[in-house]
Amino acid sequence: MQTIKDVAKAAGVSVATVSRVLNEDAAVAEATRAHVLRVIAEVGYAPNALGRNLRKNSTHRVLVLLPSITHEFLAGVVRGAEQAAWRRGYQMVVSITHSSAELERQYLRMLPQRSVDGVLFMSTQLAAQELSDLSGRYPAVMCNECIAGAKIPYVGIDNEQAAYEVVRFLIQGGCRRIAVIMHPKDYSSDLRLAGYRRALWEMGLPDREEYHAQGDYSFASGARACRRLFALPEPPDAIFAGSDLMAAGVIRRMHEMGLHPGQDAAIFGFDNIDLSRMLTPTLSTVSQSKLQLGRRAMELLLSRIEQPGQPPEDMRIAHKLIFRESTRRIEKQGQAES
Amino acid sequence: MQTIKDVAKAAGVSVATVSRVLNEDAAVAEATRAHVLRVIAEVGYAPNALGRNLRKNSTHRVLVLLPSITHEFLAGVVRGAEQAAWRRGYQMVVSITHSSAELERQYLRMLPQRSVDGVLFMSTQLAAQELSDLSGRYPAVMCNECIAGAKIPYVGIDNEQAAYEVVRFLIQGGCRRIAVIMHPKDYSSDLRLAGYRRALWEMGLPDREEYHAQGDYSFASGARACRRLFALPEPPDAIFAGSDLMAAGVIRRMHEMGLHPGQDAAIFGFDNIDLSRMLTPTLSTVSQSKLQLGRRAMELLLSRIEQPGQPPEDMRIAHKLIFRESTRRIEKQGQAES
DNA sequence: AATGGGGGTGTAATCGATTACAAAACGCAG
DNA sequence: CTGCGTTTTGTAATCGATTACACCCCCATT
Repeated sequence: MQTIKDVAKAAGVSVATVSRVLNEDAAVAEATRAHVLRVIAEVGYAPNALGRNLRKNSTHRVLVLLPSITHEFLAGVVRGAEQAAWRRGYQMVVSITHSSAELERQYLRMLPQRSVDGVLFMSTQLAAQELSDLSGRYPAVMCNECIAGAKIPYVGIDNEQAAYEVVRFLIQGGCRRIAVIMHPKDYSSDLRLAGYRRALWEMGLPDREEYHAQGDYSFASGARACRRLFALPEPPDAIFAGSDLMAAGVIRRMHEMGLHPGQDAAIFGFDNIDLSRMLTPTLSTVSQSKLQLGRRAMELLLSRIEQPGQPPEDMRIAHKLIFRESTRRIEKQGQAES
Repeated sequence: MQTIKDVAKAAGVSVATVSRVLNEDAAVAEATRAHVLRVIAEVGYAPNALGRNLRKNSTHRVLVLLPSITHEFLAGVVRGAEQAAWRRGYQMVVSITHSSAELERQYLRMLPQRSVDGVLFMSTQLAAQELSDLSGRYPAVMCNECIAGAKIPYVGIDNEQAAYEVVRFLIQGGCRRIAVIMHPKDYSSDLRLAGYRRALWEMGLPDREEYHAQGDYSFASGARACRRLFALPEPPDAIFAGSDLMAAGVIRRMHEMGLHPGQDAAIFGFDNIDLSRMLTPTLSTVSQSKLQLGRRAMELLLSRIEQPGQPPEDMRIAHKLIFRESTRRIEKQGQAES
């Protein structure tokens, strides 16, 4: 394997000159520069990143923590983050925590070890205090999911407002018994629930406890919630699920129960994953631009890496409601009225 | 930030001793060892990975190349690989190539740069020759997809045999007009097509060209192929798609055309992604253990990293047919006859 | 008592780059 | 031709670890 010394020898210059050519920074005579570049190409030299990183005490590498990789929404976010990282010359190390705080802590050791320059969380099981500490010591950004009380820069959508818009649309479309399926211990879900309440209150509808179902964002939990809701004396005429995956569970279960999703109840999801266009009926949902979310979060992280000590700063990205077959029946009324 | 020198000073020993404690290798007196460990814990020291890697000329890090992260099957494989890597103390750098040879080459520069110790391909756009060269110079393993003529260790299932089993099942279940949707330029697809032919031939059925549809593994391409197949004078009574995603496209399109997937034609997919249980009807498919696939591939790669110069060696993992509603109608017959 | 051997520890070279500082080369004015 | 200021280049220290080699100490053997 070639080193900078070999190149220097072959070119008849010192290692300093070669290094300067590589870093395009110091004043190197144009003739020397061209010559060195030619020699580099000739011998097929590639600078050893290990030596460089040690000297510069930076890796140009960031850690991305995912709860699970089998998660289409997050996959899109990761892709956006990856684009932004690549553009700025950074590598990403993606690691999967399986929602285990212990695994998370293991991966986070990379920070003091200097294996990565910073960390981007897509989710976390750490407590607010622990996160705040971490964010004080190292560059860190929270993406998508926010944690109440943690002092760490956050990038995501306005969950309360998005949920409010969904529920208002359903009410304006004539729905009166609107159920929600939300995660019981998730701050984003809390915010969405608040939006749901605001819409009900504003339109003068009661907030009925029996229409609050719980789920963990999974397909199976959506199906379970669906069964419970349709066992009620007054089953809902609309179901707003906190994730497309749960909405998919609802649709599947309704099929199994001989009901017609979209007809017997309007269904609204959240996330706009590809799946939402594959189901029958196709699913109305809330779209947040995954790419943009990831990109913004990564950009925020990189700027904190390169200029440490900036005050934490949050960032909101836009969302959009997408109407498909699962609310087709009410759409006309809804649009007529609005 | 603490360095090994600080620890040495604080403990009143030399850096060599501290290093020996960290590496658990040399003979260090038990008393010294305990003392050094105590000091390390006290000052909260974490060894700098940059210095260590430079000295050892290894990073304990491998590159994983994915064509796209929004791909549930590969996501599962990646998870398996990640487990194996973590268990052996390696990090994974996941990068997304978007099926671009140019991007792939950019990422592969990490090998001469010594940013990673080896590479695991989940797919590639590189030519066989280029892959063989690479594999000669650096540790590399090909996973899931195989490339004809490339001299690089490969881990995957027996595609020909799996397809043969699917088609035999369909024929035994009474299907006579069996269509396939395969990728036109993919070696795995070629093998599956060979299996399809073998089954037809063995059961004395003609291999009709009009039943060969093409797709690129995507949902949309499955839907397109479906329309073409049902426009034939003699539409198929079974469709075998090369991926669950394409099968999902078929199901969706059949719904749109007013047909009944599973009734009007049996549908078989490939990959057993979660989606296959979410569709209506649920999808029969070929399951390869994604976790095991990833794990084996990573293990093979790591063993090649740690013992270079071993001859390339392929590895096959098991597959399994999974029967669900999309072949329910014919299943009884099929099982009765077999 | 002298010698040999082995366990435990320290000194210093090393990995491959970057970069502060010094020195050389060059140009130009006086 | 000399001297000064610029540009260009080289020498050597440095980043934080690992490890070959040398050394010291202590005990057992002769």
